[in-house]
Amino acid sequence: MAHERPTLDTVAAAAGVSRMTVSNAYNRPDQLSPATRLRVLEVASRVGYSGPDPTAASLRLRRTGTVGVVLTERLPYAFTDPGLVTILHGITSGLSDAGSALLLVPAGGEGSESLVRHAMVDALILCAIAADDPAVAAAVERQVPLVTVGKPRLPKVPAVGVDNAAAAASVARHLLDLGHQRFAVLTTVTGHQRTSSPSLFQERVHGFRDALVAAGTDPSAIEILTAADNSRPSARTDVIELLSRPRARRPSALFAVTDILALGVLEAATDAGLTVPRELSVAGFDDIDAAAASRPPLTTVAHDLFGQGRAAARLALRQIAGESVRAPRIVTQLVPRGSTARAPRRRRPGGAA
Amino acid sequence: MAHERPTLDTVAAAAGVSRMTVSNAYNRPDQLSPATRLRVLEVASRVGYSGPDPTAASLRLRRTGTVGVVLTERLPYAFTDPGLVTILHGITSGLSDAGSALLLVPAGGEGSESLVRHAMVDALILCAIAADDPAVAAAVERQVPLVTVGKPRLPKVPAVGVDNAAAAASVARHLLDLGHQRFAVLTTVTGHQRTSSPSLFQERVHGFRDALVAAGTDPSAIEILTAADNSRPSARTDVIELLSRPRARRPSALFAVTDILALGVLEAATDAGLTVPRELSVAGFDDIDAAAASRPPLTTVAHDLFGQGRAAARLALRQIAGESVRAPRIVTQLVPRGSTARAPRRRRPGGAA
DNA sequence: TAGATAGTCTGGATCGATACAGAATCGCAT
DNA sequence: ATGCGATTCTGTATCGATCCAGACTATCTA
Repeated sequence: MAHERPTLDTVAAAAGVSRMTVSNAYNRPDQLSPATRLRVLEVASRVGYSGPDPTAASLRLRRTGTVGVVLTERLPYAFTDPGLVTILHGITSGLSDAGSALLLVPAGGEGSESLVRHAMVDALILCAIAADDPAVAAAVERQVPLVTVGKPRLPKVPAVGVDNAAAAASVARHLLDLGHQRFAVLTTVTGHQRTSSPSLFQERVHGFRDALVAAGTDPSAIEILTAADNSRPSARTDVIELLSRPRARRPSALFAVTDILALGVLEAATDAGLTVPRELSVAGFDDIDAAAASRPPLTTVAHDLFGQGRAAARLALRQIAGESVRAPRIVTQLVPRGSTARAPRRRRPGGAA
Repeated sequence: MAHERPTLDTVAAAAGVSRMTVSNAYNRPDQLSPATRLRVLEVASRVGYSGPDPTAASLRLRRTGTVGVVLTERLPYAFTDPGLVTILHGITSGLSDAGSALLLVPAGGEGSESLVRHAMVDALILCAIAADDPAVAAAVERQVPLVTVGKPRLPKVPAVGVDNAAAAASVARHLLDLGHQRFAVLTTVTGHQRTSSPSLFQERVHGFRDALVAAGTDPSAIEILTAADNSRPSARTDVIELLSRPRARRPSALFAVTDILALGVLEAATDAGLTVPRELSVAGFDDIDAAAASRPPLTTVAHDLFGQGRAAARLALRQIAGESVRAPRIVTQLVPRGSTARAPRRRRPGGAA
């Protein structure tokens, strides 16, 4: 009897008060006299009681005080992606204002479904998950407030994320304003998304192309290349042929769907003996740290990942509070830098091909 | 009645089975006939029941399946420190093997104590927390399995972390072996640790100095400088005076307690017109990515942060399983690179000063 | 001195699920 | 038909804390 885990009852009995008084001693000091409180706490520590059990309290209160973040793939992977870490940073920041804790839930693995189902949370934030990941279905079934960041887009679920197509269109307009007429787009496959819905890269490609075409560009003047993966070497080897062509058969502007790829293109341009931006304008997407430091500094699209994380957290908290929410508009910002410039004068004006 | 949140009971009544059978339908499919199971699940979805409540289950089972990580300062800060992210990465990796989730608990703020107290976890990992942080006391009082990473060191609590003094001593021996006789140490203040116990930087300084003195070096031949913060610019401005002295009054080897500082020293050496390592040997600590990429590549001490995270996770899991554990030995490894070399020949052999 | 008013404290009901032991059912060989 | 084991299902007790509504004391006011 002495060696059983002490509970409120144990303490109450030992202190000669009711269970509720012990509870109040911990959670509502104003509800009992300081003398009683002191005595209760003293007895508690004497019998080895270490305070109210959080799980039991959560059950009764019907809230956990934590928000779950479901992350792409196996959780460890997330930490190798600086973008995701930044988003996480933002979420954390948004939650800690409200005193909520954050539960990391890995998706994509074997038991990911089960983990989502068993997570003790008041809300879930789905972060860059493939739409067909079983974790998504599990999350929806939980009937808990939901927010998505990036992918997936779910009906009736507020989503935080940039309008990739619109942002890419702004790049297109920037290049058109500079007088460019022949374009290339460098994209890549999304490593860990086997979803059927268009990837964010595809959204960028289409947004870019559609804006050009809408402005009267001949579709045949837009070449689309796909790198093997989102890395500088892949980009470099992938565009070298394109850049080695004679000037008349070569695009004067290239849009890469990520800064990583764009940096690879800069290297390839050097290989091909082209000076950027005089002979080739290059634009990227993401505005990673390296973009501002490259030579020449990269024109790109900035989108505030930290802010997106914060926004997601706030959406979750407001839903928990029972308020109705709408997804905020995340602004993207074209950042013109030295890698784009006026198109070189064409020998003969006129359409391409 | 129809619009109340459905529970196991609701479903059981609607399906005409017992509560336990519904529970089994979700958790132990082998305990009931497929037909019954199907019917139960069908009824469940009809009445809008979304599966067993994780909190209630945890209360009954007396385990949460999650491990808490208490992080230094306000949680958001943690994500700006690449070292911490790496440790987190390791912890995550260790936990996800066992299918455990990870709860991030911010320490250092207002309600940090309360968050630690209310965290629904089976174990806590204290990660780089100041010993006098109230969160530490709260964690100890919870009587839950504990592991610490780095600071603090708690009695009877397994700690993961490197032996900073021993590692620094290995740097000292390396420099002694190269024939150096006059040394400088560049340290800095620990930004967010107002604890009274020696910081890990202090441990490194003392370990380095003690090893030198034990080998017969005159204490007056060891100069200790303190940079304003752990950044390259601070280091650079802080050592420039030292490096500008005439050769006879200048140390031939410098040990910086972090790679960041060491990289700043390399810059300062360039400013002062010194070539490293011919005129000055420089050693750092941590083996961050930039250390191998610097010119010359930095001699430093590698300690596997990812591995430390994994080890901490495993210690936590094993304690939860009821096994007794002892803290593992984390090995540090001196990584000699190009920034250290034999001491320049002295004009006159003899003591310094 | 009676009545109002804070300030303390209490007991039972409740949150939702799971463990356990035993009861009912079924199939199959004798 | 009977016995026996395997399978499937049920009822009760339990996890530990909090809510609720009211009761009991002092203290203060009229």
